[in-house]
Amino acid sequence: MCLDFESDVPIYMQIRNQIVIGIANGELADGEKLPTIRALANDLGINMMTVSKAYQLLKSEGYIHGDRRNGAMVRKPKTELLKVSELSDFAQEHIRLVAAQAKLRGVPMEEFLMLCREIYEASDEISDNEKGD
Amino acid sequence: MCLDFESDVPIYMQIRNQIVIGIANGELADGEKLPTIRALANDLGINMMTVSKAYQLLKSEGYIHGDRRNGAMVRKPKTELLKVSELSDFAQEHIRLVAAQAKLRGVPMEEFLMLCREIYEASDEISDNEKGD
Amino acid sequence: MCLDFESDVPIYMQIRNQIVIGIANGELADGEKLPTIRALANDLGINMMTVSKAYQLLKSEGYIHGDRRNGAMVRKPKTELLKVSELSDFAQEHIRLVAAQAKLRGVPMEEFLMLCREIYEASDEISDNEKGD
Amino acid sequence: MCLDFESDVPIYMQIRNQIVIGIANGELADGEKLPTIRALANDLGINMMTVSKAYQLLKSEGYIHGDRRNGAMVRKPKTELLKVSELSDFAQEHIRLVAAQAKLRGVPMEEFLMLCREIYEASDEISDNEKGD
DNA sequence: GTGGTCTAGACCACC
DNA sequence: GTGGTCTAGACCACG
Repeated sequence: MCLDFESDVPIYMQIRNQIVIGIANGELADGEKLPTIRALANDLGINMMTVSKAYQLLKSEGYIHGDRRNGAMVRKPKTELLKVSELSDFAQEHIRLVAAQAKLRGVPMEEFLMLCREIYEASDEISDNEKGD
Repeated sequence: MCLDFESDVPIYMQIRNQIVIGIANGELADGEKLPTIRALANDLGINMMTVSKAYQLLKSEGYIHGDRRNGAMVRKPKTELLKVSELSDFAQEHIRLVAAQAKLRGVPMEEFLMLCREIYEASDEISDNEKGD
Repeated sequence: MCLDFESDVPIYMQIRNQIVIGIANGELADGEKLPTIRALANDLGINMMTVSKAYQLLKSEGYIHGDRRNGAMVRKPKTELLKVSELSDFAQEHIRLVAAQAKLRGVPMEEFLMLCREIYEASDEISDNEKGD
Repeated sequence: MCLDFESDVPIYMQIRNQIVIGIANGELADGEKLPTIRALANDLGINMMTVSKAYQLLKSEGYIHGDRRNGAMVRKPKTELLKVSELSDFAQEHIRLVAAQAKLRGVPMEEFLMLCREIYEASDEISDNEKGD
């Protein structure tokens, strides 16, 4: 996990995002135990409150759940095969904005879609390798 | 143009984003005159400075330029057919995050890519003249 | 004379600057008649007031003087061989700022001085050619 | 840091300029922490937003960068030994104008160049360790 | 009338 | 405590 202290994305949000990505690509398995707030804060050289905020957010989103004694654990949501249309407007707006900027900078559609595909597939590399497990 | 005053995205950034998207999908043609700061601020019921901030940001990014006499005008950047690899890391991170969330919510890859395609193509509906229709 | 309507330098100031430069490099000879306000404004496609402001400024600085009937005429100041130290602080600040930026962008001193020399000498090309006149 | 409230140069621009000059001449070392917005605003007797504007401009120009935790810090750009020809037209225009005015006031070229040299060298007084003294 | 600038004061997110 | 954001209102330079 690495942080960008110059980013305009708040640190607690960077932590949250990386954990979400980690869950999606299988680096963080369902039920896996996350480092304690204190450990992670110490590890990253940041305030405990910041980590706490990230964990709290993840909890409220259902990505992790906190066993009082064992600290936080990953809870991989059951995939319910939603349709795209049920993706949050927020996510759609995100893509719309990125796509607009990509287009204005001259990235052709095929290139853009290839990037999207690669990124999505990257999520499978690890879990795919576990298929034969 | 509509704003979400409850969003955690700053208003000036919402304005900026919508204009970028507008340029990308052709709603805002190259050279088109944007509303004056006062007009837009009044129209949206917000402060001039907020609009001014959005315009200044767009100017610094090269999306618009201000003729000293009139207000600001759209400047569609020359598309140089960049490769995706030249897209900012920032944009890639954005997609990575959205893709991760989509996956965790059970959206299969094909659905996800279709969404990306639709969104990118939406940019062309206006500017493209039904070439083979 | 060409103007940059996107510049942050006011138009009347651009006009004033170009005339000063023109006088320095001999394009505008002492006593030469400048175009009328109306003609120049029409020529440049700008408001008469803007040209008027430029002329007024030049007059107050002594670079031109207005004969009521003949319009404005160039008045090349008698060169009094001032020392550099008598250059306005404003001008010195200008150089200081340009030099700082040049340095930070990695322009070595010799390059910088060569530019200054070239620019100063450019002023002489025309008047030098007239030496044998 | 001192401001000229009567100048036609905006205050936020004066702040920006002095910081750029400060970086160039070594008064502000790479990585040095700048005063907080509040502190500087209070110190100068001006509004926070004015300082904020200056800082934001410097950030967008890459002269400083803001660590999310502390305030802003100097980021001395890596000097890549550019050629003068890569200096912005803007900078060249600046010099051209100053040179023209100097010439019209009778400053001979050698004097003018000496001034330029002195100003550029002033940048080194601090950062250079009296190499041959 | 236009944008640019500044102020004073306020609120909030972040750390 | 820090910076980021927004407001309301004002003044000025510009065209």
